[in-house]
Amino acid sequence: MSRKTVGVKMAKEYSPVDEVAWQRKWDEAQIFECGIREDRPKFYCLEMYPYPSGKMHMGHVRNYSIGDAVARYKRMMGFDVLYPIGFDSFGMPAENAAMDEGGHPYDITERNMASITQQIKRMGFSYDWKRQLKSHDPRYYKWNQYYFTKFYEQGLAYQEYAPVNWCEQCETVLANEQVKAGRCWRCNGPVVQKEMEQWFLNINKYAQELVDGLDTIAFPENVKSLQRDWLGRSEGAEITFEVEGKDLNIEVFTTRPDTLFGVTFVTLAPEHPMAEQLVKGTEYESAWQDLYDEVSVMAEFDRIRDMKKKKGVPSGCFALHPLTGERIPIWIGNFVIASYGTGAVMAVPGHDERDFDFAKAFDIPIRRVLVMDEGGDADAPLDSAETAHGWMVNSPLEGFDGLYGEEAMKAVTNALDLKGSGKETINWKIRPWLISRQRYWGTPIPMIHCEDCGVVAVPEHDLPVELPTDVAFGQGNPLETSEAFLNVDCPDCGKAARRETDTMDTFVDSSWYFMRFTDALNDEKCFDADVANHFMNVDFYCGGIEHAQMHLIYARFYTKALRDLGLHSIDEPFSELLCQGMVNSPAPWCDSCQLTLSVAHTGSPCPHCGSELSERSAKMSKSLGNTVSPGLMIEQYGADTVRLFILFAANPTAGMDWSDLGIASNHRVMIQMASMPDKLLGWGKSPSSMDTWMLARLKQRCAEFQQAMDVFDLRRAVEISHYDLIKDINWYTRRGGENAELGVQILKSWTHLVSVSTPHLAEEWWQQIGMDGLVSGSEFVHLPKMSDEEQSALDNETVLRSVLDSARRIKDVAERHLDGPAQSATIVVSPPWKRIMAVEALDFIEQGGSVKNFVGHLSQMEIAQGERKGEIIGYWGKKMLPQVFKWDDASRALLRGSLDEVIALTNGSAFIAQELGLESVQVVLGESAEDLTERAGGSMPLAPAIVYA
RNA sequence: GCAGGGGUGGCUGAGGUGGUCAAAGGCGCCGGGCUUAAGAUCCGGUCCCGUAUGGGUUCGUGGGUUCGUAUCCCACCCCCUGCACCA
Repeated sequence: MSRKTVGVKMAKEYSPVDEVAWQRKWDEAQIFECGIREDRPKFYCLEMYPYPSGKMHMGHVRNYSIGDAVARYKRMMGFDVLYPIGFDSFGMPAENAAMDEGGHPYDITERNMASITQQIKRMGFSYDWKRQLKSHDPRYYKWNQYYFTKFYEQGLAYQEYAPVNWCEQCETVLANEQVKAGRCWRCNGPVVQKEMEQWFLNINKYAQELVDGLDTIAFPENVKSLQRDWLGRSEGAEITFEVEGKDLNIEVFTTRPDTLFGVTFVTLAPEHPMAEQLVKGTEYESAWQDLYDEVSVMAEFDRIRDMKKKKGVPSGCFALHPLTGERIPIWIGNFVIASYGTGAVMAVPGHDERDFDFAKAFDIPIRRVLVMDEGGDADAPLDSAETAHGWMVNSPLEGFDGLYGEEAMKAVTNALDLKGSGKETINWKIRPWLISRQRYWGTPIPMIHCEDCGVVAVPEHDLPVELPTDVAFGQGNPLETSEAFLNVDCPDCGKAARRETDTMDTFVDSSWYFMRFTDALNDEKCFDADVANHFMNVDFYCGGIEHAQMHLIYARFYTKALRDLGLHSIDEPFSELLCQGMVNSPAPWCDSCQLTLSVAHTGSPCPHCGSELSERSAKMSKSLGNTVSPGLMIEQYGADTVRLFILFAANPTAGMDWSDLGIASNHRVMIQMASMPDKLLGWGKSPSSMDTWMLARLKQRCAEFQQAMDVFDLRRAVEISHYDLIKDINWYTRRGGENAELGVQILKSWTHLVSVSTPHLAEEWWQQIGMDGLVSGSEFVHLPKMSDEEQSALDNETVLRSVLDSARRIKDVAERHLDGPAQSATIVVSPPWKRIMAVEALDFIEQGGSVKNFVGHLSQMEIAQGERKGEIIGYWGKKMLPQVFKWDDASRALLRGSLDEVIALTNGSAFIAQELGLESVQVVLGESAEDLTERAGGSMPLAPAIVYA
């Protein structure tokens, strides 16, 4: 047997160029087009569809490499896989580009889509391109309008005059969720408050369902917690305070009705409508006006920061305590937010920190109505607010003192209920979704304003309301510059009327596109209910964590709202969500300024403090200049290499660092992989005992691969397909395996595993091994179950390898003892009584016995009788006990099985001798007649003693 | 402050239902083999000590539980993400 590869051909050059050819073949064969196939289970794999900026970036590549691997895997496992892509093509960048460089958003968008499409296609992702959709297509946004008119009929969509978030740079309003730290989520410009009439969708109607649904879907914990945060459900009571001497009621919301008797004042938000009413014409009016002016111009974010300083003015009026009738001063305070709850709070300074601070600042009484220990001192002074649950004390009414927590709250709420001045209620932080945008490049809101009829929805047969082209970009809403668009007859009375010029938030587009994909070519309907029901839910949804916030909640809301329109019967759109991590790359970092700098500063001192810069990994971004162009990488290494690197460099959910060394080394792996078919097919025709082992190993690897893919552990899967199997094959040939027939068999299975991450290479293989068609379109053929013979081949080899490893480890030390190179070795297999003891101990413990009690059991055993009893029992405590727990499941099975260590090792002794450079290796059973070493004491089952000589 | 997620060997990164963990894999580094040579592949090594398969010290810090803990409990420190005077 020659150790050298017999391969006649040179290792095949690994050429990325061939990739395009394979992509063309996939297209021609139409293997990625999906239709309902009743004969197999469906799998809907989806990535968040991209906004068509002109270029594909590494984030896209990572996102789609993950999704494509899943789609390909499911396809090869026999699923009917729906894996579509489209473009989120409405939105501000195109409109801004139109303003900057002239031209029309439509042309800019189409141009960008064409270029990014080409780049995406070059990666060879297995999309069903036929279903491609784009949100700026009237055939798509028609349905946005249709839903809107239906929502309007139901009252889910409505118009309201309200203070809204206005982004000066974008010249449009924003939903609350779209304001991040007082700034616009998109442009990062400042956001101010403005009173305007705007369109809203009442997402609150679904708030409870949105919370409950989180328990039924596999979203990452942080995303769930984020969504819960936002929805902000809090249970409590709404309580009515009458205003003394006026026909007015103040409604407050509280989560702590149990502190009601501790109320010493009531606070209104400065913008609360009643605030002005109460102070109008009094000495307090100007103070209120000042506070109002100060607070209302501030963006919410600045204002909240400012709230740390408690500011307030008295109103001069009093409210009446709903249970005791006590007179309670009404204050107006900066710390109350008009838009949360009722915009008014009952202030309990003894048990709320903000109220405490406020009371201290304005010298308002502080009253204890809870104690924190049962039976605690009801008169103890309060140095700070005690906000935990406690036992009620000092209640002016009978029947409350001594009640705790929930019970206390219930009691107070019940009392309020009886008097008709309060009830249990649930309050939500989430507010209706403001969907109006004063921009052009979005779906026109299909409404008409008629002087006589008011607001009228555009009738269904007039949809879509298409975007006009005769508009001027520059300032304000471009739609207002189109006379043809503006002027319309009222659908009800026929008189001249005016069209609504607001367009919809682009998050509307992305809130249902996944449903459209299921039936993307339907011209009659948004989608057929049966078809949507068949393919939904999305089984695997992959995208960036940045959308955990808005998109994922709006999409869930829309799914429920459309369900209630009778369009389908799905409750949740996404069964499983995977948020891929960021793609990072090194950038200069200043340790003293704690600042990441642009790569322009590489090699120079910190521009701020002059100190030397180190390097740190940071999210790839234009501003840091640390981006890596996917196009260049594909050109240099090929799409497969890029995919392999991206999948192997980190777990999908973890952040990954781009590394030039890393991709180069993955490229070497690809080169090596490319030579595998030649190598395996070039083997001789010499079946050997190693064939059984190799086949068993292949089965094992395939099983491991499936396990990894089934939990989307793509890193592990790639490791098996591109690293572990190569090692296995190396071992096989090293042990003398060389059977080309087996080689073909290996390749047939292996090619499938390879195709999941590096499909182009897999097609090359498929062709080389002479298979028909495309591996991407063929199903994985499951291998027969592992036979006993195969299992024992694995076992024998495991024992051999572990003995070889430990023999190698001690060789150096041994040779120091021998004062020269070792010539031979004797492998002393542990005497049978040790294995008997081990198995007995394992059984004993697995049946629930305590380790400590095993000695007693042992002393009854046959092996422990006789004159060696003391020695054997001592061996248990000192050696065997710790070892018993170190055996893994496989080793335990080995111990209990029929494996004969002497035979296994004797069969491998020539190999061991060769590997260790010894003249001979002898295997003996410890304490037997053949064993002349007297070193059996150091042996352990599965770990023989090795004696060099 | 609150919520969620983290802190592992030169780097990266698995594991984390207590014993399979001195701790996978990758990268880097070192040695060997191959080669005219380089590169690649292949083999071995890579916490410390060690006159024989062993010992010591390690998985943010400090305690605790246990025959035993990277893995469980408590406290603390640090990092990331989000929310934040939300009544």
